[in-house]
Amino acid sequence: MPINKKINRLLQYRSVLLRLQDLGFGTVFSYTLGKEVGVTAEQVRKDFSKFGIKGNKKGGYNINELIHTLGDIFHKDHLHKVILIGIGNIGTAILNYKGFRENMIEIVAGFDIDPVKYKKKYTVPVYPMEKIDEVINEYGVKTAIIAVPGIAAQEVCNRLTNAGINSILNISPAVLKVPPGVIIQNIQIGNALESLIYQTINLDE
Amino acid sequence: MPINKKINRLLQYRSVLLRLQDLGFGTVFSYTLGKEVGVTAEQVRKDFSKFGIKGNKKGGYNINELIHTLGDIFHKDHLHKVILIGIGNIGTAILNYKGFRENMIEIVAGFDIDPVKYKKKYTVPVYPMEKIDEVINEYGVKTAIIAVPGIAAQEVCNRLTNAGINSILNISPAVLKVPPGVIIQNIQIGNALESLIYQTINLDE
DNA sequence: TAGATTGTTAATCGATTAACAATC
DNA sequence: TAGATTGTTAATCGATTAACAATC
Repeated sequence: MPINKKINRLLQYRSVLLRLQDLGFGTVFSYTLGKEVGVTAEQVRKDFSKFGIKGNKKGGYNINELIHTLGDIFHKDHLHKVILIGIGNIGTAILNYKGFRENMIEIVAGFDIDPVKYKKKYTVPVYPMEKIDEVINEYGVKTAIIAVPGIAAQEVCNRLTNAGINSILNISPAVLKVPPGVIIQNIQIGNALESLIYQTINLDE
Repeated sequence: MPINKKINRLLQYRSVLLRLQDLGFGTVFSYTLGKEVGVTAEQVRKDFSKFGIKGNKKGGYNINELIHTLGDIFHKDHLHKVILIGIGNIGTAILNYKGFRENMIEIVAGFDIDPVKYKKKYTVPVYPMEKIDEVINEYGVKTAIIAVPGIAAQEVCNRLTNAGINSILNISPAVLKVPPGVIIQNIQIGNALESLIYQTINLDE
């Protein structure tokens, strides 16, 4: 149930490594990698150790190998198909985000209740809600992003889980109830901002 | 450095309590509140205990009192002023989000490099980047939201910290470096989605 | 009263950090 | 070689869970 911090760190290592690779570096030390991500070198080595990732004593880690191994762990050998419900401002931002494809994630379709959206030109087709089941079956989609207003989120969520979706990224402010077995991850900007403001006020802690 | 889970839970309790209050409930048990938020009753009581919040043996917690106490903890007696940099799709979604005002957060101004945005009618004025320092000083703003593309985020971040901002909500995909003392909270949708997909693939764990 | 619920102390669990041997 | 870095084991820390007395 607790969102796996280790997984998040590994993903961050990977994204830093891709940047370092781009810059032409061949190897990296745990210390450097940790500094980039904001964790200690021990943390980096420990994380790698858990996944059987080996470096070279004194020589650090080979960046190409490391990216390859992390790619295996995250199954970056094929595209992961995702659907997006709600093509409002946030939904559109997500549709336009280039970073997904680079990381082997593909949004295969968008859905919205507003017919205007079906005609507009997006990078992927946008359909009415009624077509959700069809698309899920056709593409074998397992993961969905909910970007509708809070008030509509639970209904959309039910529809998705009924259609066989087993993991949901919820970007609406609603707290969603899902059947057992369905994984849900919430991104609540309002909550994050309130938490940040609290920390700002109580800087001493 | 680790984002305070306890604070996040307290904020979630508060939001559930506001809903329950709206529905006309007068009291709530730790068990009920926990269920709504997805934690155990013990967790709820422990969290409350840490902040000196008292309930009634057998009678549960008085919702009005609880909301009031949580309001004190989070300083909900006055508006918290925030600025928003980047009025693209995500930025516009944030500008339009009604939930901030309800929770005593006010976005006092937006900023963008695109002059078209200055003329458009938003709920708050949108200015060129050059006006950031002026607005920060005028309103005494301490917290900023960065919603610009990843490539521009670090530069914006530097500008903000130089201008005296001490906490940043970063919604860009960039990993930002900030001077010591500045609190940064990242919301990375791409990362969250990758993490979710990993969990979906490895459902056994 | 009996049963239900709170509030707190103790036990457990997991994650992070420290220490250090291995070795390139 | 000496110094630097990895990889792992042990120690610490903090958060969660369990247990249970208090009591309404």
